[in-house]
Amino acid sequence: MSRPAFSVLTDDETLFARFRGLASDWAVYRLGNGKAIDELPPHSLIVVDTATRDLAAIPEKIWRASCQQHRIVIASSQPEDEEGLAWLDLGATGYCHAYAAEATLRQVLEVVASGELWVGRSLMSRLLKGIGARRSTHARNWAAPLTEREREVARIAAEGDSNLEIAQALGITERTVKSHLTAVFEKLGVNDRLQLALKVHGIH
Amino acid sequence: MSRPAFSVLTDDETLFARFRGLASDWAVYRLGNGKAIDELPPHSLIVVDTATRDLAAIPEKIWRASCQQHRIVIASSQPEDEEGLAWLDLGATGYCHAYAAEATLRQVLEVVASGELWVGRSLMSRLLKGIGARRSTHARNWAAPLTEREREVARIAAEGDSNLEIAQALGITERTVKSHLTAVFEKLGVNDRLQLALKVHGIH
DNA sequence: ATCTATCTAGTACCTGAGTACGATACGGCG
DNA sequence: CGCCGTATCGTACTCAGGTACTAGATAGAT
Repeated sequence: MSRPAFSVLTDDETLFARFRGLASDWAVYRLGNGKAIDELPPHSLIVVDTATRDLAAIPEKIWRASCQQHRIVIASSQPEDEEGLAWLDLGATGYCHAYAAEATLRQVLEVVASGELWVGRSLMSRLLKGIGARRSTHARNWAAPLTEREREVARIAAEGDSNLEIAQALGITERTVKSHLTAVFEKLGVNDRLQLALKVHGIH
Repeated sequence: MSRPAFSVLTDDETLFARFRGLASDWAVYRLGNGKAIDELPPHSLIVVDTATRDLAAIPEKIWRASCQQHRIVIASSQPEDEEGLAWLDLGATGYCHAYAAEATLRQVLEVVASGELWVGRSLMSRLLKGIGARRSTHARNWAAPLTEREREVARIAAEGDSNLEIAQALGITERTVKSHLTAVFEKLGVNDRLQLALKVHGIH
């Protein structure tokens, strides 16, 4: 697998050595002391130690921009859900304990490098508690009265595709798509594809 | 690393072979056809294919119990955020695309086996949006290039109302509503009110 | 063997949505 | 003052979306 550039922003020599050790097949750079984030090639993988001095001085705007351009993992020596939320909301791709087990950290890097987000168990269940509860029952029910084919059509329609696009995607006629959608509207008690979309996405 | 027992519940031979292939150093079992979940040793790692027949027949209570006892990864051939939320809320430890790249699936298994939760990017950002909605930039950014009146019209249209309903709600003509919407579509780069709704509600 | 559900599709029709190409009015600004 | 952005509305057109009515094929169930 080709590795992206990997950098660490920290004041802590021990921590830096740690990351360099567990990412031995990466090219690891040390940030700070002149070497700035905006000098890095785009799509870099960056670990940021929250204990770094003057971190708070960096304005939010810079963070958002950097998070767009790179994959930033926040490593905190005292992880806390609220702090993690704030970082992830800012666009960070990961939030973990800076002194987690090496195997875990390596996993974090692998996952993040592959384009996914990494969120620890504690924070994760926190997220689920917040949003999942209210929506879950309703969420699995919208498709309940539908047949398998109707579900497929409904899903695609709810993404904003036209009847013709759905037809081509499923290899059937536009007319057949209309048939299925009419059945879907009837069964779900909606009038058109927009209301269908709102229902599918759990908004109404 | 010691591997937990690993089982797959699916009707699909191809899918089973796939999982067995990518977990060659695990002992992989095939569920269904008599072999039931409750016969497995505790703390097993189980992948459940949502396309499995009669899956909907299994009551919610059984799922919750199984999720407590084991680590259950839901593999959907048509992943959908709402469905994923429902499963995770039920206690599943992972939700992924059944036909994702092998490297990804292997990663999923590694992460889950190590005790963490695995949630895909799309679902993850959805979760974050739910929590950080009030502070989310995206949530208020869609309206940035619009005038005040256009914002109003767009908001109502995104709720599923017709042009006539919008007109009556705002005390203007249907024609005027169309004017505003045309401007909105142009500014936001969408083709119709459905795509507008998806953008407004932060789905696309 | 019959019945039912599902998926498929044809023709015809109506309407809302979106666009094209205008117009009028009002307020701020150089 | 003229210029420009904003809000309002008119007519007319095209077209995708949705409906009505129909019907063949297949598979499963009783």
